[in-house]
Formats: sequence, C-alpha cells, structure tokens
Amino acid sequence: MKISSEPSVGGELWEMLPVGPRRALAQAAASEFGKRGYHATTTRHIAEHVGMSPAGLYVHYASKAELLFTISRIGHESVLSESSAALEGISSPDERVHALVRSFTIWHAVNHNLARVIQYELRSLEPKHYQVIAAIRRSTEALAAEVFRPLFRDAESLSMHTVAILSLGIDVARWYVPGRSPDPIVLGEAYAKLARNLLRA
Amino acid sequence: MKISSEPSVGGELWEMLPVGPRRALAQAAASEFGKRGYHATTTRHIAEHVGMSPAGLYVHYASKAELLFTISRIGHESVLSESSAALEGISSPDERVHALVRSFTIWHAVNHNLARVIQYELRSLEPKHYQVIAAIRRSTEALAAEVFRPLFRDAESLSMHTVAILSLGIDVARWYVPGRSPDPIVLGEAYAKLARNLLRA
DNA sequence: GTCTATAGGTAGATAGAC
DNA sequence: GTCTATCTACCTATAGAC
Repeated sequence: MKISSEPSVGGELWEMLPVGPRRALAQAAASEFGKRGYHATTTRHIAEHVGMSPAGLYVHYASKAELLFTISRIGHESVLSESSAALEGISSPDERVHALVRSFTIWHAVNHNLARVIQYELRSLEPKHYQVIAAIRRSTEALAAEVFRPLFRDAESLSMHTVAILSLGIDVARWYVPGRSPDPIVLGEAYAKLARNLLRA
Repeated sequence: MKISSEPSVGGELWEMLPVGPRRALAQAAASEFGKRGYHATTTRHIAEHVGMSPAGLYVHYASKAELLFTISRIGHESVLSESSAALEGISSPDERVHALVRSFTIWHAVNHNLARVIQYELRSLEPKHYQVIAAIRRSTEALAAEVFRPLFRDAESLSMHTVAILSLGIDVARWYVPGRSPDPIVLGEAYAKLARNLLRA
C-alpha cells in the first residue's frame, strides 16, 4: 500500500527508471528484498507494497529474477559512480582515501536496504545476470585498489588492506538501523578517519 | 600474546551433538545453508548431502527451522567460548585486543560457511529461537566491549570502534574462499595487528 | 530408523475479461 | 495496464510399510 522511498545522498539513484510503476516496483523490491531476503520475499509482497495485484507486476518485469537483476545493477552502478565522483579533483593520496571511504560508507548507510541486496544476494542472481554484476564489482574494486596503491609497496599488503577497509563500509549494510545508528555523514567521516589510521602503519 | 600452537580451530564445534545422523545432518545443514542461504535450501538438499531420503530428516529434527536454530546456537556458543578461551591468562589491554581479534577472525575464516549462517540468517530464525540467539550475541558483544573499554574514554567512541573491529571479522564470512583466501592463522594475525593500529589513535 | 508415497500449502507466472 | 482466477511446480511435513 505505502510506497517507501530509499533516499540517496546523490538523489539520482532511481532516475534511470521512468517515473511510474516500473520505478515504484524497483524501489519496493529493494525495500522488501533488503528486509526479508530475496527468497523469503514473494512477488505478492512487492505488488502489495505498491498497491498492485500480484499479476500487475509482470506487465513491467518479466520475472522476479529480472527485478533482482535490475535493482542490483542500479545499486552497483550507483556505488561506482558515487565513489568516482567523490574522488574528482582530489590528488593527495591521503585525501583520496578519506574521500573514498567516506563516500562508500555513507552510501551503505543511506541505502542500507539496497546495500544488503547488492552485497548479500549475489548468489541469488541468475548466472547470466551475475556476469554483468561481477563486471561492475571488478571496476569498483579496481578503483579502490588504485586509491590505496600509493600507500603500499607490495601487492599482498595492498590487497589485504583494501579488503579490510571495504569490509568496514560493506558491513554497515548488515547492522545499520536508521534512528538507532549514527547519522550517515557522521559515520562516514568517522570511518574515513579510522581508515587513515589503519593505513598509517 | 597467544601461543600459536594451541588453537583448536573448530575441532570441537559439533561435539555437543552425538556422533551419528543428528550431527551429520547439522553439519550438512550448515554447509548447505551457508552456500545457498536458508530459504534457497530445501530439506531434500540436506537429506541428499548425508545420503538420506527427504523423510529421514524428520526422525532427528522436528523441522527445517529447528535445524537452523540448532546450528545457529552451536555456532554462536562456539564463537563465545573460543573468544573467552583466547583471553584466558592475558591481562595486558593491548594483548587482549590482539588475542580477541585474532581468535574472532580465525573462527570466521575456518568456519566461513557456518559463520554466514549465524551472521546473515538471523532474520530467518523463528521469533522464539531468535530470543535465545540474541542473548548469546549480547554476551559476545559485552565480552568484546569489555576488552576494548580500557582503551577509550567515552562510551560513544568505544561503541563505534567495537562495531568497526567486529565488522572486520564478521565480513570475512562473506568473502572468504578456501584456497583462494589467506590462511586463517595468517589472516587472524594480520587483522589483529590491523585492529591495534586502528585503536592506537 | 529408514524408506516410498503423498497430503497440504504456497509460490511464480499466465489467461482472459474489462 | 490492471484486475480476478487459476495453472503448474515444488516445498515442508506426514502416513504407513518394512
């Protein structure tokens, strides 16, 4: 019945979908999948969320799997573009680390429901869909490694620290509870400082 | 500092269940739930894993939900007891942090399949089962906070750093791939050092 | 305790009226 | 494009033979 929107700091998360049922269903699916998990969510849950009959969904999406793919792709592209945008015009290695961790953390806090879907439902994607998503993830990981690289000599150390710092941001999606958790901006700043301490060794 | 020859690395995890079908089914369920998720796993998957007919399972467990509860409880109790054991006889605050993070990380790497179940399937537990699990989790979180407390003045800072450091260990369950990821002991040592850098601010 | 067979329920997706 | 009604498939759990 109620349409819940998941606010994005950039605000343009869902803009690649036309205003109307197609966007509303994607937002509803992100919310429901994020709360209950993909396999525990029924197409009826999603349809009810937008005040539609179970059959109405299939006019706009071919299947439940395509709905998962759509929101996963939008989420992954949003993380990548926001991270990239956060680094624009910043050249100091330390400041680039700060900007990346801050942006990544804020994204996972603000979009914690969608974040759960993109981080914890990869195994629910159909193989063909997974291929597309994996390519976007490789780009994001490459961007992060490029930001951290100036601070390390050997590749092994770079790899472990990259994984660890991304873990901090990703795990926010697991525990974040709006209202009970820190404000996203505050958390982003704090985690950015944490990351710089962590790397200064 | 903990002596590295000692860690039992999960050897006694399932000992509270009798040798036989009841233990085998629990281990199979941990493996299947960890790989595919609770709702995507059928009782047939679990039964086949131990070479049993779908009906055979119900002689040893009342339901799929009880199977989830059983392995979740065993996993949570194992984390708590291993963490507690790792701290035994260590009084230096710095060394206690090292021992706790090391043990916690190793547990999540060695038992990454079971770890996924206990960290990511909390919402799949029935309410009554969840109450029991939540109580164990509170004990574990209290233990961690007690270890980190000597290093902080204000409660807010303690809380944020506790969450961040536990995130490092928990997220290991998400990305760990045996063979392709670092050896659990090596990872545990590295993350313990990371945590001490992170707290030294 | 384990099996085969199946009941009972529900999910994803389609048919066809409007 | 949206609805109501329903099909088909599959899943959890039980019945009853051995």
